[in-house]
Amino acid sequence: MSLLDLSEQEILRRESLKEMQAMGIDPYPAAEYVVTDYSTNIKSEFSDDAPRKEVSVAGRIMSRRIMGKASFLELQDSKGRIQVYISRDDLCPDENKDMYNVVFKKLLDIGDFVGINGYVFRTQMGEISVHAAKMTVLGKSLRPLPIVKYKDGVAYDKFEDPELRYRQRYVDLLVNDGIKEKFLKRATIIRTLRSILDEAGYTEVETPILQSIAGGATARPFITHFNALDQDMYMRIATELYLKRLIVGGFEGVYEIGKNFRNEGMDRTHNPEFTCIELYVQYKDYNWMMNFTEKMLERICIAVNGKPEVKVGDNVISYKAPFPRVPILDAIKEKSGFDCEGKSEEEIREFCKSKGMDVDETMGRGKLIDELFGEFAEGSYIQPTFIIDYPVEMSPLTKMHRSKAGLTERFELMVNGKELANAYSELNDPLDQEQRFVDQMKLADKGDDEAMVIDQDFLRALQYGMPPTSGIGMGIDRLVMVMTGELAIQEVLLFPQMKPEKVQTKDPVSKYTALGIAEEWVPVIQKAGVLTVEQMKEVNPNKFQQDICGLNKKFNLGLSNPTKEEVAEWISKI
RNA sequence: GACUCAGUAGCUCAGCUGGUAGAGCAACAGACUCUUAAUCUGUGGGUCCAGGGUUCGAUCCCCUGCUGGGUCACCA
Repeated sequence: MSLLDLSEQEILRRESLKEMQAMGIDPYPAAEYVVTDYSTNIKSEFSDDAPRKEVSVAGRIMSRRIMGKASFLELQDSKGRIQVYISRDDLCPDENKDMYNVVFKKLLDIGDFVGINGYVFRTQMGEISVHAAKMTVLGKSLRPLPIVKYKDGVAYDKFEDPELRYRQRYVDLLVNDGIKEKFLKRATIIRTLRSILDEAGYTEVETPILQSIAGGATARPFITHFNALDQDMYMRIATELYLKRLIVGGFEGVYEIGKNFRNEGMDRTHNPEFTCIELYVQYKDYNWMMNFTEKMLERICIAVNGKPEVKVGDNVISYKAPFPRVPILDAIKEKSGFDCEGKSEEEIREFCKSKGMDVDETMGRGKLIDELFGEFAEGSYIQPTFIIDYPVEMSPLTKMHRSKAGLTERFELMVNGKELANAYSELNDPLDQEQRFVDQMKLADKGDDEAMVIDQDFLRALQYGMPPTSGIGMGIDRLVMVMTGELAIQEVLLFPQMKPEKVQTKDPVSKYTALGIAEEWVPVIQKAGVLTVEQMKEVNPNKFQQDICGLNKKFNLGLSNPTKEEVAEWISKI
């Protein structure tokens, strides 16, 4: 990288780095730096009456207030910030004041890592601080950090451009208050979930992500290629079919927490890769699963928020069990006034059309009912609600209802107007399952590109016999959203999917030297905006010559300027 | 994918009917021994997203593209 590619501030930081090295200070030392205390415990354990406490802390310099021979800096460690007081003569008790005057005041910058040895005290303004006796450079930062300041809860110069925040999450985590806490909460949610399932005696397992049949859900998969077999593979869209194979294999209960991949859109509630938990337990049914789920969510909410409620947008959501159970056809009837019970596919389609909904001939009865629910009911279930007893057409892996014809033992859990979980009494009749797959194929032939394909090995497993089983799948990212009150999935994913950053292509140096251009002029030419020799054809030779000579002068490069004739000759050779 | 809004200094943002740009913070030089959005004085810093077009002249107007936000569609 040429100096010309860097901003003024980046060049200065690199010069400071070199100067430090010239003074014998390693800006990136290898040795362990022993930390005795964190910002948080220093403040919580401080007592004005106690004897002086010596501490060793380390972190990033996040602000500096320099006043001649004394300075304050804010050090940010993994838990928070602590103020450090540096007095020149305490840091440098002998004649040589370089550590303060040169290293600290000139060569260190906001964003650099330092270790501080000293004692804890309270300043005249009342802030608990560390009085520095020794400072160790632990890491130099070469890029200036956005400076976000807070006073009385108001943020100044916020770093809030979503593109920059998501692409450079490390910066977001560093400078914005509360971001790291959000991800600590996410970790708490997953940890609590895992302990609940482990305590219940279920086994955490891992199943293939690369699959030759992407089954277990209706979604478009990502396709990838396996070179050794010269065969396309799919990224999984669900873990369901593999986990049920394990129930066939005799586990009491199995669960997997992992990523699924769906080749669909991206928006505030969808990311192409997202984390799911799926759980399958033998000898249970969907009623048991509802009871288990509502207790689990109540416990998770308390673990994260200290109480079974959380504010999401304008709503306060209560996870206090039990949650209401509403049959889907009742929900549609209540919200739309239309009773699907006993109606034919054609009658339902006509009703949808009369309401101006975008439906077509490829949609079967199940899909139409699903559309009706989405149109009229889904958004209105803010408080956790189990929507139960879905039509068989939209539930190819679900056991038929024990008493209601045409319906299945399935529930979806709605929270804040969105689906959070989906669960069934699992279909374990292998012949019925085969027929359901065949029906799905018919839907696929009709044009439904999300209908399921037949997984023969899964059918073979069912034919060996699967005990009655209840299973559930839950989106962890959405769970985190409704447990922390976030409205965008990007806010609960550390690295949400973004389009790749565009990199400008530059020609290699050799293509320029082939025209008789000296190597040291190449970065200058590229700085002038001519990134490829091809682009040089387009330029006005006189203006171009002035531009690059101007850059030579401006950046003090000390190169000998080419004449107009020489520049014209370069261009003529292209 | 459609519509819509936006892209200006490292960050947050101004910029008048079109005359090649400003502020605060950050940076640099200096003053200051308990400050805390430190303050004070001075200085430097820009491909105004990119490429075309209109014009004597474009950050500004028009077209195309790129990137992002919002809304809708798709997607349980």
